[in-house]
Amino acid sequence: MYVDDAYELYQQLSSLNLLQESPPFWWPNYGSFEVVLGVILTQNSQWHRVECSLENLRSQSLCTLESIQSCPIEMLCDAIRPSGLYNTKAQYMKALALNISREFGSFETFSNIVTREWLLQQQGIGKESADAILCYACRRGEMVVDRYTHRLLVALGYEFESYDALKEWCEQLHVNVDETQLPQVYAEFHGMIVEYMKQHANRQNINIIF
DNA sequence: GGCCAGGTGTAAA
DNA sequence: TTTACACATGGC
Repeated sequence: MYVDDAYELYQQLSSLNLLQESPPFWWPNYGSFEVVLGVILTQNSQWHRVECSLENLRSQSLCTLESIQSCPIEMLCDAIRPSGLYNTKAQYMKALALNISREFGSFETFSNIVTREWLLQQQGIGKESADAILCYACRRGEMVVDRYTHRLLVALGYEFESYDALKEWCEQLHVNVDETQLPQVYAEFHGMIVEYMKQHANRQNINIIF
């Protein structure tokens, strides 16, 4: 089996009802500052560990732009320990919160006007994290691609020479979608890919399901 | 015990 | 410009 383009893949995945159990737009608390923290926490980590860290942060009211900045670094490290790489991630989270405050004043303003370029200048924010923040925290029509996406497309017979090339392939589906729907479509497209790959992670020939 | 997870930064070649 | 390694935890 192969797919001709991103829209066909999107339709195939949609027919599998992969997001039945997921929150709207797939990412928990879509459109909030908490997503920014979750994006950093999920780097080279597993989501159920990220959920542990987020639960710690929530229980200590540390999911706001303000509280992260004033929170002692040791306390932050402690809260996010379950998801690993906690020293670097705690620094990244604090620095990013500080910069968002200084540059934009509020999360709302940040999410309305921040650019990919600005995010990429921040310590600890690479292309995938920048896109994830734009897509799931800022409600933008921006596709996120990750290891799962790459692995799936390779299994379907495609090759890409860079992150951006893979992202562009996925974003080709925009020609089939109303522009106002793109934030939701990209958010769910990436979500469906992750859910699909989680289900079939140990399957050698993942294309046999189609 | 080694490998990996919803990556990124840095230093060496 | 590419490659290798560190960052850290916990489940398999």
